[in-house]
Amino acid sequence: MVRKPAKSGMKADAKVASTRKPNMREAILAAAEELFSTYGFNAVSVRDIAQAAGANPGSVTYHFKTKDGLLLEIYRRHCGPMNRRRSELLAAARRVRDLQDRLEAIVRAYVLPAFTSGSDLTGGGTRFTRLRAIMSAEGNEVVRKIIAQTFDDTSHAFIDAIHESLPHIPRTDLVWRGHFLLGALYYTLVTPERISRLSRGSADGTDAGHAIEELVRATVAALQAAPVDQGAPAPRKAPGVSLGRMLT
Amino acid sequence: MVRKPAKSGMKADAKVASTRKPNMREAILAAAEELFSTYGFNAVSVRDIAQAAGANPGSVTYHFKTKDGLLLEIYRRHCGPMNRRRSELLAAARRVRDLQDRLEAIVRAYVLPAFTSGSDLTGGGTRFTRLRAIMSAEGNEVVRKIIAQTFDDTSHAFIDAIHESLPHIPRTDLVWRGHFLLGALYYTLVTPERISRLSRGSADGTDAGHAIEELVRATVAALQAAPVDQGAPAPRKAPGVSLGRMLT
DNA sequence: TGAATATTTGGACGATAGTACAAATATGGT
DNA sequence: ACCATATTTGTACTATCGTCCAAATATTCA
Repeated sequence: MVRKPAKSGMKADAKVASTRKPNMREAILAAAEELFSTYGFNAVSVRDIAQAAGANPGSVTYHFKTKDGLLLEIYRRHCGPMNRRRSELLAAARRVRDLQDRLEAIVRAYVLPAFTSGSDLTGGGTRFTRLRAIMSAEGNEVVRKIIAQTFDDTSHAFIDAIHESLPHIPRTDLVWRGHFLLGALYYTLVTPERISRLSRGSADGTDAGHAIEELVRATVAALQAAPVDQGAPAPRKAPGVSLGRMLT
Repeated sequence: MVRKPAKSGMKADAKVASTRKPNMREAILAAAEELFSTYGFNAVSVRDIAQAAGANPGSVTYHFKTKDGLLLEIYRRHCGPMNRRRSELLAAARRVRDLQDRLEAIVRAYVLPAFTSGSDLTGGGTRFTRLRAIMSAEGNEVVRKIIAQTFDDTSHAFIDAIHESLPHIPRTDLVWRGHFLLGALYYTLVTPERISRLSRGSADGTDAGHAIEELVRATVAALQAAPVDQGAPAPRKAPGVSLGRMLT
């Protein structure tokens, strides 16, 4: 990480300029979370984190042993609350009578905790989700295990709930579409400025509330679409340009 | 990058083991493309690339001057053919009479070139698209300019074409949904094994043909969904769990 | 062929990476 | 106040990074 021209004359820390350092461990965690979720794991050095937290590089080693350990602790910190909140919202959504409303509630229960945090509300949710997005792209090995252990259960629970609302759609299609939802969610958090650019200013990609509504609306419609029956050939007349499966 | 136990005894290259080195520049480009699209830009060193190409690290500097220059050249190599192909398919799609079929053809014209390459067909398309996905997550500065210059025109052309097929949907919603498509596309290429895992083996995330069909089906449905009118409050009765905009 | 050019090689440079460790300092219980 | 413990500091180590460069080698064309 190179950024920051760094005005000379400052005392070399700055940070939030509130109380000095009531808990350095927390400051390091917060700084690491912010930097990792912005520039990725590989692009940020331990020294970058220490400086942003107003700490000494050695302190990072003391509290978290390794850089991987620091990342691991960030995940531990967030996974619990986020999945607990998701379970609560999912349970509430399951109790909705109307089938259409229930489906929407389920999707909302999946999306919402990704934008809001259990503990601190100041963008903590989007920050951690953005981190997860970047980590999945970088293919970090430390994270891959946590993902499979912590998130797959939740994903299965949601897919099952959706399948209950849409019994006529094969589970396979629902897996694909749920996957698309997560991809869309991640991409929106990683490059929100693209929304603003392409809409020529008439939309704000960083508006979490709007993003949620768009995500929910699009996903519910996608989930309800007719399934893609894999075995059978094109059932209707040639759909416009005919370039069906010409690869792999 | 650390990977590879590296069997001792080999001559330190291996590579594809076809003809020796007819064009080292191409070999370096191919190796860089493969490594970048797998591990990301930051995690791969120039030495990694040189070794994978059976070249000397100095050769990389000679041909591409800097590591950024190498990345730039990869983009230059692919952007032209891919966008040309997209334009062709889009033009063909626009000529489809039936409105429903036309919409599907347009979406297909957007998705298909991301999976197939103009020049070499051996996964070249998915490899470059996966690279773009990772680069957008890593927030690489060199790439950001190319994106805005090269891809925004194409994106606008597709959004406009979609808007013609769906005049009653505000452009803003179509921007969001097109954005979701790209995110879903990227995420599918970056973590295809998640599809296989969650579907418990009944689906293969690396099956490009299937992925395209699922993407097209889901996206067409999402595009056709009723717009999210931002100003107005919830039009229907409380949609299940009532947690509308409680953030930002 | 021979000279001009293009490419490859191997080694080196300074910068920065993650981590370790002993000394210095802050903290809390008695 | 004192001591045991927890934390912070400064520094140092080794490894690897991107890039550079002169010498060696391959290629091309008059």
